[in-house]
Amino acid sequence: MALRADAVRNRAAILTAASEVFATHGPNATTEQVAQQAGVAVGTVFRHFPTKDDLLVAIMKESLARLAALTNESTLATFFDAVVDEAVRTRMVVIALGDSGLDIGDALQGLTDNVTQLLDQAKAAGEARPTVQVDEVMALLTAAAYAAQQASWTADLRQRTLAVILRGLE
Amino acid sequence: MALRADAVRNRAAILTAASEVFATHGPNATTEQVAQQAGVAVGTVFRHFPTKDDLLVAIMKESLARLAALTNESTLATFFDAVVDEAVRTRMVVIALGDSGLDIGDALQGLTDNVTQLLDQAKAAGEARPTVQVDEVMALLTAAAYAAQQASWTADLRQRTLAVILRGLE
DNA sequence: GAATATAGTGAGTGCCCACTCATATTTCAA
DNA sequence: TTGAAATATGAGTGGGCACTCACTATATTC
Repeated sequence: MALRADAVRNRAAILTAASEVFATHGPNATTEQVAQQAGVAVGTVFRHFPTKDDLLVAIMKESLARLAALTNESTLATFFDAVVDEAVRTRMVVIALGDSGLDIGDALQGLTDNVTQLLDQAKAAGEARPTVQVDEVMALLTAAAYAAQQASWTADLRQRTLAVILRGLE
Repeated sequence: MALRADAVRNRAAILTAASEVFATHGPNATTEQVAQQAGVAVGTVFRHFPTKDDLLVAIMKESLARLAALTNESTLATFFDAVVDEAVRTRMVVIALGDSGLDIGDALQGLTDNVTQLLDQAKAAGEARPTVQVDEVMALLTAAAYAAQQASWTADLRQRTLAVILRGLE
C-alpha cells in the first residue's frame, strides 16, 4: 500500500491550508500557522514536507499547473487576465514566475510550452506580431503578475495596464 | 553644531555599504554584514538607523531620488531603461516601487510628479497616446523593474520586452 | 590641554522560527 | 481482534538575527 488514509487526508488539508495562509500573510508566514489552519501538529507538516521550501514549491507548482491547464480555453488576452487573477489570489505565482531560488523549473517549462501554443494562435489571429517571442511574453506575464500585487491596484488600473501590454504585442 | 565629523563620515560609509550589501544579498542581508562592509560596529549602524527598516528606507529613497533627478534629461523610452538599470543594480527600487510596507510614500510621490511631466512630453511628441494615465506608466515601470531581476534576462530580452511596453503606450 | 558632550564598540539578550524526536495514536492486514 | 507498521503529536532544541547598553574613544569647545 502507498499511504495511510489519514495521511492522505492530512496532506490535502495541509496543502489547502498552506495556500490560504501564504496567500494571506505572504511567504514569511510560519509553518506553525499552516499547521493550525490545517488542524494538525507542526510535526505532521514536516513529515509531509521536510522543508518549508518544499511546501512553498508544492503550492507554487499547483498554481502553475492550474494556469497551464487554463491555456486551452484562453486567448492571449484572457490568459493575461487569468495570470493576474491567480497572482492576486495566491500571491505565490509571482515568486514562482520570478527568480525565487526554489526549484520549480519543470513546472515553469510546462507552462512555457503551453504559452508558446497560445502565442502561435494569437499570431495566426493577428493579435500578436510574428516577431514576438515566448520569452518576452513570459517576462511580461511575470511583470504583470508582480505589478498587480500593489494594494493600490483597482480593477480599472489593471484593465488599462494590461491593455497597454496587449497593444504592445500586436 | 549638528553632527560630529566622524559621525558624518560613518553615516555616509554605512549608506554606501548598505547599498552594496543589499544589492548583492537582497534585503535579508544582515545588519552585521552592512556594519562590516562599512568598517564600523553594529551599534554604530543602529545609532544612525534605529531600525533595519529605516536603513532600507533610506537607501530606497536615495534610489528613487536618483531616478527622479534623471527625468529631466530623459525621454519616456530612456527613462524605462534607466529604471530597469537601477533595478538591476540595486535590487531595491523594485521593493520601493512595489508594496513593501515601508514608508516611502513621499519619495514615490516625487517620482510620480516627474514622470507625469515626462509623460506629457511624450504625448506632445506623439510617443504616447493622450489617453494614457500616469498610474499605468508607474505600474508598467514597477512591472518592468521587477521582471528585469530574473537571472535569465539577457540584454536582448530586456530590449525586446521594453519595446513591447513602449509600443503599447503609443 | 582639560572638560564635556557626542559617538563608537561589540559582547550580550531575547525573540522568533525552522526543524527534531521520544512518545502516543491510528490504520490496516491477517 | 490484534499487533506491528505507519502517522501524528507538540514540547523542545538550536541557530540566526535585530536590537541594547555599559563602557571606551574621539571630537569639539573654551
